[in-house]
Amino acid sequence: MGRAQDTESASVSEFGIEMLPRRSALADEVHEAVKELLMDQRIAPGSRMSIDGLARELGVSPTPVREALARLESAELVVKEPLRGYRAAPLLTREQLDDLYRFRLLIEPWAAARAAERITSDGAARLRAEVDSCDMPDENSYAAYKELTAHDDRFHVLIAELAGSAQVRSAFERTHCHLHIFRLYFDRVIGTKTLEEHGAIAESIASGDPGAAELAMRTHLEVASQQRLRPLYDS
Amino acid sequence: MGRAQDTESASVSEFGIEMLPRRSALADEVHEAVKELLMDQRIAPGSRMSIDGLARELGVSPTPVREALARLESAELVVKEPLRGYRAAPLLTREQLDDLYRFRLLIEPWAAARAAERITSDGAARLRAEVDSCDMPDENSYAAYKELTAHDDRFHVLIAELAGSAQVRSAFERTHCHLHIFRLYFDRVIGTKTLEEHGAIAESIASGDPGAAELAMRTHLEVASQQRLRPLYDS
DNA sequence: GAGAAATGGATCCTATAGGAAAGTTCGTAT
DNA sequence: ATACGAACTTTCCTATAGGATCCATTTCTC
Repeated sequence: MGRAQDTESASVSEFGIEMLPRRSALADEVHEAVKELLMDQRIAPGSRMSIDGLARELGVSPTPVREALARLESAELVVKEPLRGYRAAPLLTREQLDDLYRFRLLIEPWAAARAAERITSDGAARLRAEVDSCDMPDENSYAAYKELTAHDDRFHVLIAELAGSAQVRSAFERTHCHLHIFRLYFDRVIGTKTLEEHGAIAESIASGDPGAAELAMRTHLEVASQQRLRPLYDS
Repeated sequence: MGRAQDTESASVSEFGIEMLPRRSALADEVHEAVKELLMDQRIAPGSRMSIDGLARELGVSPTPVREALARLESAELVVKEPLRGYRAAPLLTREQLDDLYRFRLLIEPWAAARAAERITSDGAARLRAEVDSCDMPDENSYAAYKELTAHDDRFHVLIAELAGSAQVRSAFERTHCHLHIFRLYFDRVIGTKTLEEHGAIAESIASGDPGAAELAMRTHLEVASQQRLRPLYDS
């Protein structure tokens, strides 16, 4: 039971490089690949997704595809019609988008305030690093927009993590809000203003001011939902 | 590409009744069966769950078991160790239980207030029906306790539903709080006091008083976490 | 010509078989 | 007696085959 013998075991972690050769990558890789396909709308919202077809296209057997689809169905990214196959989840309606931001307004300002209360020097450093990691690219390419979305996602997840509540973090992650928003608005939405607001939120948290952090986050979400996202819905 | 023709889904919701007779029961049945096994601790927390073993025990092939396990892993009820199999999720630590109730205190009082704002005669009737459906059984059997847990779950889900936010409802359901609490405390926890509090919450919502509903829900959760659940942790 | 029934194709669902990796056990050398 | 090494067993992971169901097209009848 107790393996206390010191047998060097230097060959395992000789290099810090992750040497995981291929640990059950397939099902997880399929999961990520399909999620990417959904995000890029290479699979149109509402369209059918054939298990066999996906398996052929990805070059794997249907079994891992089935497993990945089951997980995506659990995350409400695909819908299962029991004897008729899977379909990509439709785009969010305007009511659902409002509901999503109402939920974010419920948990994220709270998370920002708690993060400010619990802030450490390490946490502040991580926050500033994330803010600085994303310099506004002048090119308005698809890839740049996608990278900005990924940064926005990491930023909000990091705040939920710094709030010290795994439940809040999980609840936020399970909304998959960035995926839904990205699917809704193919064109550029996140821009300089968003990055400036991120900086303000980060500084409020880093300075340990819960009230300012909560307000900054609330303002950020309200601006995003009412000024940036909703107008695009009607166009 | 352009799927402009969508003449379907017109006769789907003609009747609100779900007309799904028995569609693809197996994978879903396995999912429910394993969840039940987890809840009753017939599978001990942290113990290994063999795909093949479960398949033999349930009399099905490993494929639907694999699918069910993938969904349960997505719900964080089991953990997957990539080339070593699945394990039942361990019991909640005291910190995790505190975190769970902190999250419930964040969303459920809000949901109670919104439910009170939006209450209709139909909603009030459903609320009262749920409260009245569960008369306190004098017998302290395992089955009776389980029924009380199920009632408590339905009651809180109903309030989240009446709040009109699918996000909040999903977030609540995905905590699987009743399953975790049931696994933690095999002995009786829910009793007469809980049912009385449910009645007070229901009346506050039914009478359309958001402030009273929010306070009643907050009190209910605080009493449950600090007076009923936490003391049992140390014993 | 229009509607309904039957047939063909495609898809999903379940079961079984084979290959690979990890854990375990036993034997042997020090 | 202990530690190391090799073979075995168990388990998971992937692939393929067969049975059942649903959708679409065609054909027959009124």
